[in-house]
Amino acid sequence: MENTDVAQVFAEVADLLELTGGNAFKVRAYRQAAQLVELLPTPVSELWRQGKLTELPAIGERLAAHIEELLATGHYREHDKLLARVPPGLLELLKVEGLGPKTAALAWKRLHVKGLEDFEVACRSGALEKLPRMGPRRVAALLLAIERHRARKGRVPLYRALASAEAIVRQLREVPGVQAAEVAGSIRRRRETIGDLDLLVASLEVDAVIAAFKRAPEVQQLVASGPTRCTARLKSGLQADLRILPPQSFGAAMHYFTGSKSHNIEVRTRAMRQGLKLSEYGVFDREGRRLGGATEEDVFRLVGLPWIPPELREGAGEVEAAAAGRLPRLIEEADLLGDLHVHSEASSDGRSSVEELREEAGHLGRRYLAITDHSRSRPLGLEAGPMRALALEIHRLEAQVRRGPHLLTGVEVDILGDGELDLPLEVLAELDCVVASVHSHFSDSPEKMTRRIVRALRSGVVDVLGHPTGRQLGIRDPYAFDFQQVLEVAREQGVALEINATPDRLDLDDKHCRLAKEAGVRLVISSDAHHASQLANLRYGVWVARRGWLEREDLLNTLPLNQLKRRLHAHRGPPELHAPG
DNA sequence: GCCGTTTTCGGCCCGACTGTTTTCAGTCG
Repeated sequence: MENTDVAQVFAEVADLLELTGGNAFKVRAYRQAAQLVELLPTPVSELWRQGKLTELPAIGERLAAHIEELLATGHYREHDKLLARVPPGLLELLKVEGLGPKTAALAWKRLHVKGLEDFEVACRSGALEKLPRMGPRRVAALLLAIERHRARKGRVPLYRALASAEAIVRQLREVPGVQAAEVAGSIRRRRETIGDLDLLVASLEVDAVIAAFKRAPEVQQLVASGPTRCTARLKSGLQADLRILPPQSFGAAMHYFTGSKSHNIEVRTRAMRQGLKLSEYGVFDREGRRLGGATEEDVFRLVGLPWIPPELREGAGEVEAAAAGRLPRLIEEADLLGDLHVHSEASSDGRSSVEELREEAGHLGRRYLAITDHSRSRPLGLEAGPMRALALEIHRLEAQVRRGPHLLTGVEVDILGDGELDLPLEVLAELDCVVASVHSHFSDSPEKMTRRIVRALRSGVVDVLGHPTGRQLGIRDPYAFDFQQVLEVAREQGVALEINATPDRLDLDDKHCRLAKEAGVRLVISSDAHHASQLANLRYGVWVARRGWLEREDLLNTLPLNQLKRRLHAHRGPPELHAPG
């Protein structure tokens, strides 16, 4: 049982408690525990073995006992009892926007609604409308929300949401009287997928701002509007929340609306203990006197903390680390000196020439670039002969043209079904950078997948494990394997794990990055570009790395070229593949 | 359910908006 499974059970218990009218604070306790476990970098099973579960904030004796029962048997009694009381279909109702536990429970008790279909019937028949505090407008809104819930493909990848959020913000900055306009919310925290847009404006001219928002080409229609905020549905199907605040509150509002929710609760609780009140309007003392809030730095300073980068604000230990002066110095894009996974038109699907790639990488300030085309198992992938010829060509270019980033020879070699590599070891050993990736048999059993990867890592010629979990956002789930074991072997073999920065891969993800760091495994951030224009994608990988608490020292492609080359070759084995001296 | 610089009992973050009401409950972030 993984952390996400435990988190899911706790979140479901929270929902079930709400539906059955359970204690609201108990509900919150379960929610907090679910969130904590979800974000935990260490497996709960390990903490349980060490007897450290109750050392976690939000986990007391009882929740620890529940976790123990879950780990031992896969379920626990309180959860089962609740499930027996509540029709399972009711849980889906809670995912409909504007439909909460009270309304769902009301429909269940009074109209015997057992799921979304029942609920829709109750809406259309007029039965729901007759219940207390219900009315025609509310029912109409719920019907619309049900439609959207069904149509919604879920969250969108960060890069899509970011583009429209930035476009809207640019337009709002042009409105007279607007002193600042920024993107907040999960986009600012650089979460990999986004559910809605949070936009903030500092201005006293509320009407003008809302009018401009309404006119933005991305906006389809306003769905709610008040004196400080309004909500719109965008043409992309996403929802955007716009808040307008006086400039003196802008910093406090940025902090508040950047979240995450659990981060906010931690900071606010901390403020409260110090006799302060923190809201989106500012920081206030007991008498209600304003102490600050124009900038985010104000807010953090007044509660005795250094400024915390948004990517860390997940309530996953960052407040504690900040208080102790132990915040990481997060990796920045400028720290990356090169790109170690790039495809050229020499094989398969690459569409730019080596020269074009080199030129664009130069514009982006990279100092080195590994050309890592596909091996023979991929359609149009290279056999040993052409692979050697490409390496020679790269050496020739490197010697001939001194301008631009240094070119490294390389390959993205397939890890075959049995864990063999797709080219002879002696060919691979001649190359500067060997990225090994799984491209087939994704549905192997976890045991077999683990054996495949481990065998490849032990070949002695692999430098980097490419897109280690194989996921594609919204398309393909990660394949199942024993990540901890792969980490151990990677450390033992000196193999780095890749953060593939292709915006709908982002593989490794932030949590796996943190695990790798803790296991002492180095990482690389690579674009996996198939066209020169995609070399800029590295920034998406940087954001993942930052969310994974990574620092410059945790990555290999922050090293200068000579150190990188030494590092790539130092771990190569077995010894017979090394030339003596 | 958790937790302790007021507490082992009695608190638990705070505010906005909507649709229903005629003062507020439900939902959201």
